[in-house]
Amino acid sequence: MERPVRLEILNTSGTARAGVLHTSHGPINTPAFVAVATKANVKGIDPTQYTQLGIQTIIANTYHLYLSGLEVIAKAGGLHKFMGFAGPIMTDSGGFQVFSLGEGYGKKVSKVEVLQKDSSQKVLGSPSAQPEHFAPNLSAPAVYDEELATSHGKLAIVDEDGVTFTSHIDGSMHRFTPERSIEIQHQLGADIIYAFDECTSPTADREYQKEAMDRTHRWAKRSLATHRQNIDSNKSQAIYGIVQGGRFSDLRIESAKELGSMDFDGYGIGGSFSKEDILGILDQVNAELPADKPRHLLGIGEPEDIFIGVAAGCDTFDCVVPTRNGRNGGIYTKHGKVQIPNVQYQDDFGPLDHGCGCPTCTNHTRAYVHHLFRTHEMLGPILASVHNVYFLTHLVADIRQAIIDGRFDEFRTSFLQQYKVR
RNA sequence: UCCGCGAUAGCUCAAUGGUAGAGCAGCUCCCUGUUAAGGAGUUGGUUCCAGGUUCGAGUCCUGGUCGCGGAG
Repeated sequence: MERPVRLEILNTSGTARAGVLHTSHGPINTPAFVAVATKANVKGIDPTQYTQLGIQTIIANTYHLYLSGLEVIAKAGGLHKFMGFAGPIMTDSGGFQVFSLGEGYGKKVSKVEVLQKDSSQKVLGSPSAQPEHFAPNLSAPAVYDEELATSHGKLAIVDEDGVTFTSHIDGSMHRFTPERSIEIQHQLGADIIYAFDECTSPTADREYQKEAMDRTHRWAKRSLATHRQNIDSNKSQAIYGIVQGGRFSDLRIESAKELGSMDFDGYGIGGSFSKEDILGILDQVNAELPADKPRHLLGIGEPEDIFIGVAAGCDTFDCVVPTRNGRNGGIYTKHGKVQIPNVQYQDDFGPLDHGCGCPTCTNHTRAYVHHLFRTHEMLGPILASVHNVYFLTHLVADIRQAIIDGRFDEFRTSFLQQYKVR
């Protein structure tokens, strides 16, 4: 069948591969770094600059755009037109946000245990008392963290059909099902959309992890069916399934096998709360996925981790790290990360990174960017984000070229050797 | 010239006569499907000066210095 995305592989190096991912809005040279544009923008960067910064494609978020109002985006004619970006766009299904935000603020969360394993509903959090005022229309939650619930009032309740969650913005109640997430993603109109998955706590026990994974597989089938039934969307948008399994290798492999047998256009590998949980068995996971379909490693993006992902056969990567670090003064350089607000850079008139061709490095000095951070000028985070995004997109582009030229291992070794030196 | 008020960390200010603290700034670190221009930790004092009272003074008394008001 004619798919809305097609991966053309140009060369390989072991399991690493370089190619072109063809989408409805043009090609993506892979491996590629996907800039994170959660709320329809890469924080701090004008969409008209994406191309010159090496941003080929971005990933927006269903949860955030749904809560901020879908109507205006639909009225604008979809994300591409709304943002003024004509290149390929992905949308994450919102599964991650429903759970990470539903569980509470921050990432410590993670006290998921099962009180009643035969229950049909789960509330994320640790087992504790169950308040009667909560969710009166639902049966008693199986898992509940009173501290999180009372301090944040934000919960996600899972049942077989979907997730009921409260908005982190105003506390209002909402519900996502696989069908709903896909419908929203149809309205957003991204070139690549994701199946709705359940992202568990990093410390979830094996029993719950297995249960959540099986449910995610059932949701994957429903997501896929919903998408295939929409003739127009199915023609222009590709759908990726998301591999789960938490930190359990065998579950991960089982998940990859199960999803790989479904007719997705590509695959996302999720649940990467901790990179140790996934990077070590990435090659085994990828081995279970169809070789001719694209693989996206969700949320992974430090340079050293991207090398691992590429080596294992992943084609695309997204990560908040260049923009989040950039906003907060962390600068990527060939010799490692640097904290530009630190006093040692106040009269350093060199570029952020020697030899960098980004607009910031071409036109400005460390001293200037340092000054902007010290004076809390918004241009500081902008210039830093511009540099960091350029750094990562070009690092991955260099990796790609190395694979094409047959010198991936050498490139990896020399880069990491230099990157470690500070 | 007189009267009043004030002087404590880089800044703005706390501290019944009993171990001088806070916020901000500074410094260092952290951020991996963004609730993040965010978060954590932490360094800073001859308490304006000189005397006095007291077991003990940032605090009370005396005299200065500087600043801000008011009167003349």
